[in-house]
Amino acid sequence: MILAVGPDPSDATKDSEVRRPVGVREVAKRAQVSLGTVSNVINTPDSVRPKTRARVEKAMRELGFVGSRAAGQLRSRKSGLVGVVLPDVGNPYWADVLRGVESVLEDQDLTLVVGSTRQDPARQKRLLRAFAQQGVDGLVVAPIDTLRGWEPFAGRRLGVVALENGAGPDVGSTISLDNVGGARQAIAHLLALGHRSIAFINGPQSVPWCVERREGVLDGIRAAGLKTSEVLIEVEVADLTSAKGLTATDDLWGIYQPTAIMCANDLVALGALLSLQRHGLRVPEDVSLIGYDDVVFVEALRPPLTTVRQPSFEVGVMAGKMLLSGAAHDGSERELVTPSLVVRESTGPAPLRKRT
Amino acid sequence: MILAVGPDPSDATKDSEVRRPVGVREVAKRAQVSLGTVSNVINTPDSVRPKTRARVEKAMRELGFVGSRAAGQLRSRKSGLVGVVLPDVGNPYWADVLRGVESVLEDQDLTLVVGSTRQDPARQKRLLRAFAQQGVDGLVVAPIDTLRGWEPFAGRRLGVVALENGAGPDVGSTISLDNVGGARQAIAHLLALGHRSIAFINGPQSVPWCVERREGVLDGIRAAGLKTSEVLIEVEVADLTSAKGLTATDDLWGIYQPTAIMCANDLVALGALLSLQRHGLRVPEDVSLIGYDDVVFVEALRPPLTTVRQPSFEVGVMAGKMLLSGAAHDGSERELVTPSLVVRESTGPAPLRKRT
DNA sequence: TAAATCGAGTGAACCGGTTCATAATTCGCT
DNA sequence: AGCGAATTATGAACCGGTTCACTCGATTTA
Repeated sequence: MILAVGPDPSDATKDSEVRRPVGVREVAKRAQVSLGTVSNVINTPDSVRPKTRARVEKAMRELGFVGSRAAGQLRSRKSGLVGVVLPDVGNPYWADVLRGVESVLEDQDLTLVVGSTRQDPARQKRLLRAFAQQGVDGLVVAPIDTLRGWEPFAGRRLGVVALENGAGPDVGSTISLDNVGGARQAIAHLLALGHRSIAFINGPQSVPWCVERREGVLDGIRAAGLKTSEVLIEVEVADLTSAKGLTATDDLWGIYQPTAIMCANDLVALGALLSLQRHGLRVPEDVSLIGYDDVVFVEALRPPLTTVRQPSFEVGVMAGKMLLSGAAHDGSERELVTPSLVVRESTGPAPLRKRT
Repeated sequence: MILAVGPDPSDATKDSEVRRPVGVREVAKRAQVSLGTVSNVINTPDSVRPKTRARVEKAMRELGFVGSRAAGQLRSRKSGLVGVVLPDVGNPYWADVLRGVESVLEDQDLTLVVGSTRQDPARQKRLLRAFAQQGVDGLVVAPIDTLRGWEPFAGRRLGVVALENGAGPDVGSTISLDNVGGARQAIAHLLALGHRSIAFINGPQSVPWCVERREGVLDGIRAAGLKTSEVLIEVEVADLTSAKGLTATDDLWGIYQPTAIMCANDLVALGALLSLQRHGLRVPEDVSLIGYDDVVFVEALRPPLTTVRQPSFEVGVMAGKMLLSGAAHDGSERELVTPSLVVRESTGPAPLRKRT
């Protein structure tokens, strides 16, 4: 605790007496009913006679009753909370997924509690523990690390839905995206355009879907009868953000000058684009660029970005529905989503350039 | 504790019984200490002899103790939660503000609970009530409506910080952004370029800072000795998103063809840009476009967007610090942030075109 | 008319981690 | 060894909304 160094703390006026919030008992007294009735008004209004209910509601209003979820939750063992653990809500892709989940759950008087892991396993762990302690009724998690510590959620009312696969042991239900396939499409596109010197800016290999996207890239290169070591330059960034994409591309360009850059997501690609522009390079004439996710703004970039489209909102909706249906709780339902390549103007024929 | 996946968990008792999570009492029994000691290990580890503490921690680990924040919070009257109410976390601007708040609070073992209002007063109200019931210790709110219902938070441990001004009655501390000034700079820029037919796509007039930005626009026009009614075309969108910006611009263009469009934020401007491109219009040769916020991607748009820069991350940091310093609790501290115009390539001289 | 049924309301017990007055140890020092 | 002070440990009471077995009066059924 940080104490202020105020001139004279000796005021001694006990006005700091924060009057405690009013509770059900006070409301009950004022409305001339028992505390149980107040509880009924809150939870099962239909079981209370309208006249009585009105009296209680009036009392609640007059007293400014708010109620403590903690107290209720303690006894009822329901929190009305659903935890959502995502890599980064600042990424429009995940923000969209979140909107999808929200759209399904908001009528069910469930409140979303959201946390970003920022590709940091320690943060994922902390978030999961925090959510467990909050007593969330259900969990939607996009693991950026093999999912440990999810057990406390298995017994919860709604269970667990894992987005992206490769999470680890059977984790409730999962919605998998075919990352291998998506990445393969992207790399195949570049190869078909004649690119033979391609940089791949990827996230940490501790993240399951980064591993998968890499796999897809390697697969695609081999499938074209080429040697990965001769074609691919791999770069790893800790954080899949535009800032990191920018610096990574700056650094990369000092060493290699590939004819194409593929990024693990659109934010990184945005950073790469900014970097290339600052170097005075034209896209796609000098360098082709390809992203992943198809977030909203890439269509308006200069040039519009070729990318791999994944349905974001829809994935969120699926996750929400899985929770509600109980599929996440007992049986483990699996769902597979297939991404598709969206070719725009940021990719073009490979320029002639000697391999460095 | 990691459970082995052995073929036969010999206990085999009525396992369908969702066994309740272990509590302090069970840990205490196992560690041969009193329940008070377990609580001390959790909250004030230094007050427990290392040997005892180790025993308790071992027991917690073996039993998979998680703990219930609800129970603790009930007695201690501390939730360790800070509520953050923003218009839209999907907007990179607000995501950045959030990151700022987070960066200050995450070491203080405070957990952020975030909600988006989407310019909907009803949602704001719901969120505030929910946060009050969760017993958040502090609140950061960017009101999209005169702030009612914040009183329950005033007495909380950390208090209230309001972002953007015009909230209403004295609400803890506030961080105001000079929206009038920012908008005035933007419109002055357009007028200086010769534009005399300008559309302004703004958010709902129930949102305080939309009102202010409008005021700045009107001011700026009048300051140039022009009649607002002759220069300005006002458009209102319910939601400050790219989707709404796109449709609003589509609709607008069917009726008027202004030489410049100013948007209440960059997301709307992005939507407008997409719409203009689809109409085959060149920016800025046919239409100038100006946004607000300077979110990360606008620099990479085609063309790079002229906009009004507001420090986002920094505002979040300020808000976080205000909460911690206690300024948000008692004295109401005021802070004013001044935005600045960033001229890029989306604005240019007004083309010759007859006023429609 | 008496008995069974039902809707409404009651309030003591309860959820489980924290508090705090009290008790038990340990430690420093003579 | 003896004694007071400091450190550590104890556990009953508590936070406040929910639960549920129970009461009460009214309506329906026999």
